[in-house]
Amino acid sequence: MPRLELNKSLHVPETWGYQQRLRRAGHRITPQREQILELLHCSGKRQSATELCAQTRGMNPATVYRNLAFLVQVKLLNAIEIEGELFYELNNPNAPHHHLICRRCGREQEISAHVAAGFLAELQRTYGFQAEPNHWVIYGVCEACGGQSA
Amino acid sequence: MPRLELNKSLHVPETWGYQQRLRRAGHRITPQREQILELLHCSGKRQSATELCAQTRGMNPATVYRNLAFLVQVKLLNAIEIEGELFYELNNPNAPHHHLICRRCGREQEISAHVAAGFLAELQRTYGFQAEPNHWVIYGVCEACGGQSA
DNA sequence: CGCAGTATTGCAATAATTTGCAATAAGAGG
DNA sequence: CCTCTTATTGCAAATTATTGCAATACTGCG
Repeated sequence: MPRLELNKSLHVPETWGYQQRLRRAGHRITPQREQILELLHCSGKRQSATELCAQTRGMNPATVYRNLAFLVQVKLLNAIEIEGELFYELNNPNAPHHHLICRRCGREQEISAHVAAGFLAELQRTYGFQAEPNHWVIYGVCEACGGQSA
Repeated sequence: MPRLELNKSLHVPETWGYQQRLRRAGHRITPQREQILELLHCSGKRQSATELCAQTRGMNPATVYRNLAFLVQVKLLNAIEIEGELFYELNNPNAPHHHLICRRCGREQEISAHVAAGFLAELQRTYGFQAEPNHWVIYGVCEACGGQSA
């Protein structure tokens, strides 16, 4: 089995600085970790562990699972729960975003940075709590589906 | 194996109205479902699927998993993600609560209804979105651990 | 209270996830 | 560049989670 090579035409923008983030914390950069980040970056969507396992090339499932847990811990990924299932997505600290998901039509609406910031500031003011700018998912009913009356 | 019996000295307060909620939606009340609710109610804490499986008496794991998914869907339970793992807790619509969890000391701080309501109102105002009053978990750094400087 | 209809359960087979351990390779230092 | 150290990987076994299907038992109704 051909051994995986580091930095072989990956498509994870290094502007993101994931390499620095790993190295500074004393962790290693491996082709396996890069492949996971690449898959999530290129697909541009949340994926479950199982989905990721199916897409990796020449990589053991155990490694996928271990790295997902690892990458969540070091905050390169977010783990988010949707309808009782876990999904993973890149965590870009420079562009945190939060979603409203409608239970009826399933549409996702992004919460503007301004609105989120107001709440974050309130948490800071009231509790002295500095919330991480990661990804929230809030369920409810959107305007079109009757958000007022629900 | 002794067959499970319905309503045999359960400790889930019926003030909660879970029976009505199930029946009105056309779902059945079974000893298995009640046992899961009871375990969560009596322990008073979030539990993972695995933990719940280990505690059930005379009940097949498949049933536990299927019912957890079911109870989340009908909103009698909340599924929440903590450190990449899924946990279940009772969803009491009359007492929604939201938590701040500190990454450093692990302490959990409840967000007051007032603060949460402000944000919910903002979502309603800005997006016409009626958020469900279920359970959020927000990570960050608490005041004692240096929330200001982090 | 008993019966019919159908959701729900248990069981067994399958798939997904985790774990221990030996082998490998990233990164530091010569 | 080579060597050393140790984090990380792959493999295989063990555990946990899911699925199909026949059997069971909630509920509504007579």
